[in-house]
Amino acid sequence: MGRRKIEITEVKDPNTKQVTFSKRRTGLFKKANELSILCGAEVAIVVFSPGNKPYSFGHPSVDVVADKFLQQESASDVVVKPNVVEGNSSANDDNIDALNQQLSGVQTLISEEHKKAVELDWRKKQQDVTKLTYSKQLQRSYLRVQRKVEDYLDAIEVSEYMLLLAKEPVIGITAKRRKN
Amino acid sequence: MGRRKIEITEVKDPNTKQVTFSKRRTGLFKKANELSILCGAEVAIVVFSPGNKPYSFGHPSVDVVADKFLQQESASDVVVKPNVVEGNSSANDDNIDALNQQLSGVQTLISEEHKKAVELDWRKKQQDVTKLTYSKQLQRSYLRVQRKVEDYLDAIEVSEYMLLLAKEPVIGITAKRRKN
DNA sequence: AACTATTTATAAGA
DNA sequence: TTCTTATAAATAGTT
Repeated sequence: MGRRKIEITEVKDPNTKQVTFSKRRTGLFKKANELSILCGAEVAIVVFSPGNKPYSFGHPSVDVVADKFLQQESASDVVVKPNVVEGNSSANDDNIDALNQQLSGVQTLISEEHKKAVELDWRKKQQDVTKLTYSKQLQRSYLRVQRKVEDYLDAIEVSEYMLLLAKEPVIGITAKRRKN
Repeated sequence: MGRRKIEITEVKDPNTKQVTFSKRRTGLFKKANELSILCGAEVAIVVFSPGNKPYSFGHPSVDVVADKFLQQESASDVVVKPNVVEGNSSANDDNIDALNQQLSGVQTLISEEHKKAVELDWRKKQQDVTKLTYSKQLQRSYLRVQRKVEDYLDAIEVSEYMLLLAKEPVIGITAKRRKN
């Protein structure tokens, strides 16, 4: 769409690349804005320039749309839903066991991810990972944790959960709760 | 860019709206793809259609770009960075105290958010919040926790952290570690 | 899903 | 960076 047709392949000249980025980013955001208005659609865009500067567009906001999307992503993960039966105390105990088992899984994941993060931090100090790689991996690590925690919360029913709460603190449960 | 010029205002007819969405979403993603190739830029787009169906484009992936963006957002929050001094054991203790204090803050936040989540879950049961509101709030709650944990990790230096690790488990530290 | 008259985006140049 | 403009590309209305 210019004086001549161009091939869609990386622009070599850094100056031209920057100009192209600037123009096309503007165009992209304009299109996104039109889409959101014309169709009442929710849109979020995040772009990092060649110089790694972040730009974003969001309607109604990047956070709202991103959260909604990530939420749906995590919802597709497999979660064991305890089958709650009310007013039956032995079934109740089973539910609590199931919840604790799941919480235990969450804690295991947290520990594992934490170890990875520490190792990564160490490697960062040894200069063999870039700052960027480090950030990405750390971030991804905690995203996994967050999702697991969400899945856990989604899986519980509040009445059973209240019971659980009454017996032990939410954070720092020692391990899986044992019967008797 | 069509047979006639249109005003950028919500399309009334649902049929036309759906067609417009479909065409323009395709165009938007094509532009995003070109931008990422031409400029080597990282791009993430999430769109929800009028019928609330999610569509996404990502280079290298939605998650990577979104994570990087959220990471930078959270980095703008205030974090107390312990001032690490190497080879000084009493200064070291102070650092460990600072870290524990910060971890304690993280745990407090987790507890608070967890309480909110439980309360929300309860209200969901009482039918006075929609499933959507519930999901969003829960998600946002854990996003806050995630960021706080990231900030905490960003703030530590691995050598001091290793020391801390040796003394207490990463997860389930009882509270702030006391001097003496 | 295709077509095509038009509008819009943009590559190159100033 | 900003503007200009020739040209390529997207798309609104139509079939």
